[in-house]
Amino acid sequence: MKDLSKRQKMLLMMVVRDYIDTAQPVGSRRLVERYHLGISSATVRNELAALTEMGYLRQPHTSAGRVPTEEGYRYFVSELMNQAELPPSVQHTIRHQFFQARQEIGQWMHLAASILAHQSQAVSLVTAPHPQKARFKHLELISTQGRQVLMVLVLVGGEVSQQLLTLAEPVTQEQLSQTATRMNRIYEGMSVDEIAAAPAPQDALTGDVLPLVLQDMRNADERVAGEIYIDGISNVLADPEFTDSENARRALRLFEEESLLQDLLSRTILDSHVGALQVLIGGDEMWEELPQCSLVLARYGVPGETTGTLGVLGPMRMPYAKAIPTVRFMSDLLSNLIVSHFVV
Amino acid sequence: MKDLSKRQKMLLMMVVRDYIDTAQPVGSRRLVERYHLGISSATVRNELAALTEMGYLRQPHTSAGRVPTEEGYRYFVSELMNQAELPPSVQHTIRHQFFQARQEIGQWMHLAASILAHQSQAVSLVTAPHPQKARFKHLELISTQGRQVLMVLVLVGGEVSQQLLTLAEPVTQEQLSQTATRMNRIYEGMSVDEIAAAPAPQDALTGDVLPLVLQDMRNADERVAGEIYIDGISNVLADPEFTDSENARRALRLFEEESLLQDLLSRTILDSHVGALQVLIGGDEMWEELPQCSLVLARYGVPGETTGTLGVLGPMRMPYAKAIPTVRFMSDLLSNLIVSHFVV
DNA sequence: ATTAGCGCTCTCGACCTGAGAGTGCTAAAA
DNA sequence: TTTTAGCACTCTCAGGTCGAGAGCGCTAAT
Repeated sequence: MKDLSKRQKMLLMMVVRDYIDTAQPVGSRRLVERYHLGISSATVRNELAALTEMGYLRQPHTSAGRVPTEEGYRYFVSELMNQAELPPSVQHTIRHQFFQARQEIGQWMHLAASILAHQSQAVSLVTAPHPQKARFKHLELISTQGRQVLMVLVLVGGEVSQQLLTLAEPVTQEQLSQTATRMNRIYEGMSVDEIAAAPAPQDALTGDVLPLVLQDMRNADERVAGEIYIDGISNVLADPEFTDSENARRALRLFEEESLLQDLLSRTILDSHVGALQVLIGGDEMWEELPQCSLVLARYGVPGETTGTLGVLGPMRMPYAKAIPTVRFMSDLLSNLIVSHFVV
Repeated sequence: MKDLSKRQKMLLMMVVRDYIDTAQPVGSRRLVERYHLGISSATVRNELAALTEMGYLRQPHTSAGRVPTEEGYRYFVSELMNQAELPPSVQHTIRHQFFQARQEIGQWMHLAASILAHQSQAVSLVTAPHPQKARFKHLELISTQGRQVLMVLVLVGGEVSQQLLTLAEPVTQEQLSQTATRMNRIYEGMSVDEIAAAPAPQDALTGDVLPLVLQDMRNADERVAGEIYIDGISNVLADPEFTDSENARRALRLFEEESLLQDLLSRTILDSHVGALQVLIGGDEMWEELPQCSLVLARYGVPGETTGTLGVLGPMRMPYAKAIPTVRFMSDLLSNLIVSHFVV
């Protein structure tokens, strides 16, 4: 695998870069001219033939230029690519944008998705931080009209869910607040099981509310990730890989169906550690919806407590040299934000 | 305008229907065969020529079949189309789905968007109900860690916004709750201006929180609609109108940029009444992003209090006969839901 | 080890062509 | 007066041919 000569590595790198730029098979003459190599095209051809032999390149047809294979991209990413950090000026700009945003999770997620999409010119996926196990933080009951009550439930980690319920008979805001306060005192910090096991107050109101609280928390536990934010779909639609409308359709279906995305994410990233990057190139067996695509993913958050996933999805021919540092940087940035604002 | 013979109306109707089904220009012979007209194709040709003359049809090129013009679609929708209600069985199914859903606005919106998209085979747009003027309903301050506080603000109408804030020094949950309760008593039901004019408690905590509350409320007032839910994008991507990838790209940009959509909606629907349908056909001057598209919109909600928009967007060749009754029905349904669950 | 040169293969766009679909018009029929 | 049969005409579209060009591998010379 690593028996590539220095020149072969250089040529492979050039082919990958050129193909990422132009989406055109790249030939020997083009390489010599564009990069002012001091050697002739025939020499290049020999080397390209060797690289093809080794499985890093292939030819769409007998006499076209070369295109990287999955293996080619993998070698490029792991051995050849400039793994530098994002330039400090870009880092600064991004930080500034977060600084200016409102202090609200949803805003951060949107911003992260938008920045990722813009930097990588691909589709970005960001899931809101989601705790491993839902734990009760705070409940609020708000009287609306007649027997309608708005219930707002905050979980540890900051997830907020709301629900309307209809009581059997009208109750004053006073009573609602008292009940909520009592429940807050009892249940703060508990998981579903602990709440279910705890001795419940026997009044009617608690009896009405508690099942809904448990249901909300169970829902949270079932979900594998928080809300999903997507951006940059229009970036990728211009790529030649997606001009085939059938392909584009399947991809869009995936983006529209949260459940499909959750599947995708759970199949890939759940076991990985916070901070580690995962770069999935090709590998059609994984997601039949997206053949010939790549995925750069990272987990962020507070390990063991609340974590989320963020990353970039695009054609195999994606600008890894930009995508990877950006994903890495955003993952660190969000982790820091979450750590400092984590809702215990 | 209305000087169409009975036969001409019938032919126009057939042409529109056939074209909506097949997306192919429809010719005289095809009409005669498919609908078993008792007349010859030559006669049909004469009538089609007349309809073309009047501006209801046009020919893509000299010797292709006919295609409806914008005027043709408009005439079809206003004069020829079956304006019946949704079949009772469908109505029942839809109601059942809402009955089963959790009692939560977000769920309703998702469901509405999904049903609209599915029924009309086009893109659905649904905006959450949004009050004309933001009014304070309930504030909750939740201590998290150290000096971090999670603020949850509920507005009249049920919109919930959250924000993290960092206090100058740590405060107990006790104090937070007291402050929140006091502010709730003072401000319940007030608008931004009224709160700003009211005498504010002079403690430090209120001083920290109040500006954020006002900011949230001003944000709400600036927005023209609530959160936007979209579904069915993949439906429309298969249509021949969108195979041109440039067209598709522009449409997707529109869907990705909430601000663009808000513009679109504000330009069209804001002045219309709850319950009234708006059917916009073609009219390129309106939205240059989407040439040759149609829009079926309706407002729903409690007039004067909180309203939202819902509708369907697709190519001019959209199945109006399904889209229009569905939009009408969903608008009524959501209005009823909102009325009975409105958060006063 | 490198390279110039050559013959080979394959794609792609241009061009042509015939089939087919649909029209408008005219003259005859109803 | 309205309808229809027939016909000439126009335009698109799929298929086929063809030559230019790109790129390759191979070989023989450097």
